[in-house]
Amino acid sequence: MHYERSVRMTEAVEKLTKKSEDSSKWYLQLVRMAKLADYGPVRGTFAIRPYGFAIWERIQRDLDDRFKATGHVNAYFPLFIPESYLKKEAEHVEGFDPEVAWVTTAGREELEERIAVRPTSETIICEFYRRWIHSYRDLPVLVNQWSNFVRWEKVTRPFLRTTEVLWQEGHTVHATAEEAREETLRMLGVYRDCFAETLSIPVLTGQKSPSERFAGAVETFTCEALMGDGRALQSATSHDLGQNFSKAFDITFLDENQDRVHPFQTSWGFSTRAVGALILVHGDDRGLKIPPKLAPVEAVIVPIWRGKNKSEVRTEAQKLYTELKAAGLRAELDLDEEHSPGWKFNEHELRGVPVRVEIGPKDIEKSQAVLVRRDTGEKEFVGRGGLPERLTVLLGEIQDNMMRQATEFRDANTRHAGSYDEFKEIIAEKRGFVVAPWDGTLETEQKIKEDTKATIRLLPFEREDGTDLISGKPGKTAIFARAY
RNA sequence: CGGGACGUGGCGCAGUCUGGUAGCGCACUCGGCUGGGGGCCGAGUGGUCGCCGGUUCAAAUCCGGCCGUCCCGACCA
Repeated sequence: MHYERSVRMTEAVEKLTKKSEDSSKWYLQLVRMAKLADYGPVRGTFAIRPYGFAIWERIQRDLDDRFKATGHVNAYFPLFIPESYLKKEAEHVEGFDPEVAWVTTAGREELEERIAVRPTSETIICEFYRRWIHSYRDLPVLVNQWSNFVRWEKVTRPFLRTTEVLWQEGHTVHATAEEAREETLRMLGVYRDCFAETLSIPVLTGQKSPSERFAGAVETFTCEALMGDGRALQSATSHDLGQNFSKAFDITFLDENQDRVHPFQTSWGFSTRAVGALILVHGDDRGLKIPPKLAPVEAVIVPIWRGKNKSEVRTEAQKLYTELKAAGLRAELDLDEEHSPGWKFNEHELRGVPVRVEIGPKDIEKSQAVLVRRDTGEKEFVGRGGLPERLTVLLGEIQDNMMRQATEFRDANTRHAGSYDEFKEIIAEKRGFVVAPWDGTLETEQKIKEDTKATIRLLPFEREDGTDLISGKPGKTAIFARAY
């Protein structure tokens, strides 16, 4: 397997801006320098380059396995949706109307009805579900699709907010409200586990406030992650759609009692935005840091040779590479002769490779190799015999350590506000998550947003009683933050 | 969509104020020496200066319009 070099070919060896100095500039530079993505000619469009796509592929596989394990199957639905379909659910149209891309012409003919490029697939899928569902015996329908969608965004950033997005959208149908709610929460848990176990990102889960709810949903649940700059990122959502769509699209089935009733639906999505989260949560001044389970390359071997013993070192490095591959590790051997070892060290750190394996004349003499971990920079010398085993253990340690560090960061940046002044001070000076009681009204939610730019990220499942900091009325716990 | 900044080889920039025939660093190509934290020397390739129009003997430079990018707001996965 071979990915493009991060800096060779066309990119300049610029010094990466410090994350703490200008995190936005840092992010944009890193995306391009590490060859994750490149800008397209239409605003908000991006090519995801091989290395970036390899990360997405690993996320895809991980999620897909989890979906299959919870009984779901994959299918594919049309990209094009007639305008009339989109309009059937009132809230849904209103929510998406400002950002839908329309096809009005085909070849040289003007179309009779505008066709939407899907901004999400609820409506088109309902068309099929109406045809496919007749009896309670047809339920539940547990279908997922891997697809793209288009939303015409005003402000775009690679991975975080793009015009075209790759994602996965699950669309399920159930006989009862309870079952649909159960499914909604089950998939929220699947997302949470994927973030924690694979991306090493600790997310908070909970319910959205009504104003942040998905257009057309009864209830929206979310995974919120905290980025390195203290801002929150909505990283995946799961919606309980109730009967809103089944009524609008007239999906019905005969239940056990011979009654014709509308089923209950859910939808849930996880997009390439997660790659943005990965960069922002783990990245540092030296570049990316990819958790081993996600890393396209778990370990890169950098041979260190001098003119006289080049062939000997090369042979040893190749042998080592074969051993690592045989042990099932995703290893890469960097035999490039153009660059110095130091150059390669920097480059592989930029790309976030979890472990670097150095092998040079001194190591060959001592029958050892040097392991350097990306997350801590720690170096260790390991005898050649036990190398694959030690590496496997080390990768597990790195995976866990990255999760631990991210969790510590999140916890250290989650603060309780005792007064509105304190609330404002935290958001202005420290950012992060702020825990405070909310009286449940749109007024206080909006007031906070106007004053501080912070929004309710979620309402946790366990909420304590308290007093709203603004209105003084009784309230319950909400989590606030400035969001991406 | 409002406020601000910026568009010059692949990337980062200088030149614009004061018009005069485009330059630097890195990347890229070739050769040689190097190689344990972004090596060195030499020789090269590459740009109708975002687009359209205007002023002028002459425009990267002045004027007008448009497009795009980034930052700050409003809207969102």
